[in-house]
Order: sequence, then C-alpha cells, then structure tokens
Amino acid sequence: MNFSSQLLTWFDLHGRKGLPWQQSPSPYNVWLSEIMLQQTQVSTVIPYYQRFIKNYPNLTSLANASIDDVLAQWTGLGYYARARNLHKAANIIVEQHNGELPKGLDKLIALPGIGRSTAGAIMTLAHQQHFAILDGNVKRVLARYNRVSGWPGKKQVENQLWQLAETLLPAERIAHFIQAQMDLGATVCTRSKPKCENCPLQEGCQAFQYGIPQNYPEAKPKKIIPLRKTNWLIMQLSDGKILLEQRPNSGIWGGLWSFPELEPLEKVAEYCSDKFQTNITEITAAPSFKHVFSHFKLDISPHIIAVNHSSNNISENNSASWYKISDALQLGLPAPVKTFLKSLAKLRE
DNA sequence: AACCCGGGGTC
DNA sequence: GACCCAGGGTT
Repeated sequence: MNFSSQLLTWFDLHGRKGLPWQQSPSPYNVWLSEIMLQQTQVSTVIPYYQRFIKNYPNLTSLANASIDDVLAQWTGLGYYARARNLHKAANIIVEQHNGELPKGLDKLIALPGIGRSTAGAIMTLAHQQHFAILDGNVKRVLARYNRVSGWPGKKQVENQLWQLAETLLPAERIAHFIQAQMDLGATVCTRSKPKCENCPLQEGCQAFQYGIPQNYPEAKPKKIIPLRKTNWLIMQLSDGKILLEQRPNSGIWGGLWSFPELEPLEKVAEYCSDKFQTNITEITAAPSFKHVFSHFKLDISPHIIAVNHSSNNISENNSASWYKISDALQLGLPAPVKTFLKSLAKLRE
C-alpha cells in the first residue's frame, strides 16, 4: 500500500465528514470556509461560518452587503484583511465572472485573499480537480513522512514540500485525499504529542522510523516583538453614549471601530476639543492591560472621560460617531474593544 | 527569496 | 508567556 491508499483507507474510518462546509461543498461554501480557516482553528470557525452562511447564503448576497456589515460579522475572528479581501473578491466575481467563482487555479489566485493553497483547496474540494494544497497540516504530515529538514518559511523547503504534495496525489478520490491529509494532521499527526500509534502512515514515515516526529517541520525562528503603548480615549456623554472612530483600512484592525488613541496624553483636553468638539468634565483611568499581536505587543491604558458636547456634531472630516453601547456592540469591533465595551455596559447596570 | 503582516484561543 | 492555527501579500 502506498501513501494515498493508506491515507484514504484511514479517512473512510476516521476522517471528518460532518463539518458544516462539507455538507454542500459548493465553490462558494468551500471558498468561504477556506478563507475563515486561514490561520484559524476549525472549532473557532464553525459558529462564524454558520452565521455567515445564514446572512450571506450565496456569493451575490455577500457582494451586495456593505463592508461594514461583513466586518461586523467577522468581529472576533481576527485577521480582518481576510474579510476585506473576501468582500472585494465577491464584487470582482460579480463584475467579471458573472457571479460564479472562476474555475481554474490561476484565475482563483488572481482574486484577493486566494493564494496557491486556497486555490488548490477550491479546485479539489469543490471541483474534484487534480491539485495539491499546502496548509499547516499538510506541511507537517509531509515534512515528517519524508523527514524534510528546515523551516517551511524558507523558499527552498516550501518548494520541496509542494513538490512532494504534487507527487503524492492519487488519480482517484482527490477531494477525499486532500481532506484526509488535513484530518490526519489535525487529529493524529499533531504538532505536539502526535499519535503515531494510530497513524496509518507509520510504516513509511521517515521521521517515525529514523528520527523524532516532533522535530519536523522545524519551528519558525523566534523574534523579539516590540512593546508599544497607547491610550484609549473613552469619551462618554451623560446619557451613556460613547464615541467610536473607524480605523483606516490599512494596518491593524483595518476598517474596524475603536476608541480614539492618543500618546502621549498631555494634550488630551485640546485633542478632545479640537477633534471631537467635547469638553472634559472628569477623567478616570481604568486599569491598563496588554494585547498581543504576532509582531508586537500593545500596552493599552483606557481613560474613561466624561464629556459634554461643545457642538452638536463632530466635524465631518473624521469618521467618528456617538453610539449607545448596545448599538456599538453590533459594529465591527476588535476583540479587546468588544470586551471593554461589555464591561463598561455592565458597570452602568 | 526574504520578509512583512496580522488576531485570537489554548495550555 | 509560548505556541498553535485549513496563508497571503509585498518588497
């Protein structure tokens, strides 16, 4: 028995077949699930996927939605560029491909947010075409099976893995095979404590036979991440409304609603007055906390600022608005903002 | 080909 | 705090 037939036999017995996006693997459903699953675990994705499909059952409804609504649906999933690219791609597909996801690796890769692996997943899972994928699971399975040394972030190592992934493709049951690789990686050939005793590929696995499976693939070189500080200005009117500002599309939390930030804090009165037409009556410092991103750490000091309007509306040149907290919670919010707003609401109860 | 970008969950 | 997770985009 070879790699693919061993894997397929295992899949029939132990593979995952009840995931929401597997019930009807249309190109749209596969695409949406693949985007959500980029760098995100299955268990996290499931409720988001179900809500998304309920609100946007097909590609046209997604394209017709506003980006603000899409981001609100995405709140808490992270990597918000995925949502912006998804929405952008949906509109391109409506305008240039008659509302149907194009069929073909290169046409898929041409869309924002779809790379080679995601395109491969759509071609195999939705169209039963003969392509490889190379996600974290497949990288791990192949690196161990073939004892590939080096970090997959290196081009040469990645090329080697792609080569292997393509060589091992079976002639039949391509969708099951792709799914089986991911399932094996997720449930048996796990990053730590792999269950080699339950693995159908044990006999041919080079790392199991001659090395230590956990050592493959090599880990990403560590980097020291910088610490940044910021102050959140949580302006609140006497009626309880708070001010939120929409962040620019590029950069961290792009397109999401958050509190105005100011560092240093010295000229806070001037800032609130000039930019938001508010007069400060009282400032209360809330406990600071840290939020960790992959490439930096943010030390956030929230300041609850009781204010009065000095003018009825905020100047037009910034995208900020006053919200009741219950309404704010419906917007696209970074996770720590959502958490903070919830605690603020509880405080006033 | 190297490097950058980026959120949240879990243990 | 370290590490994981169905990568993509830019330079």
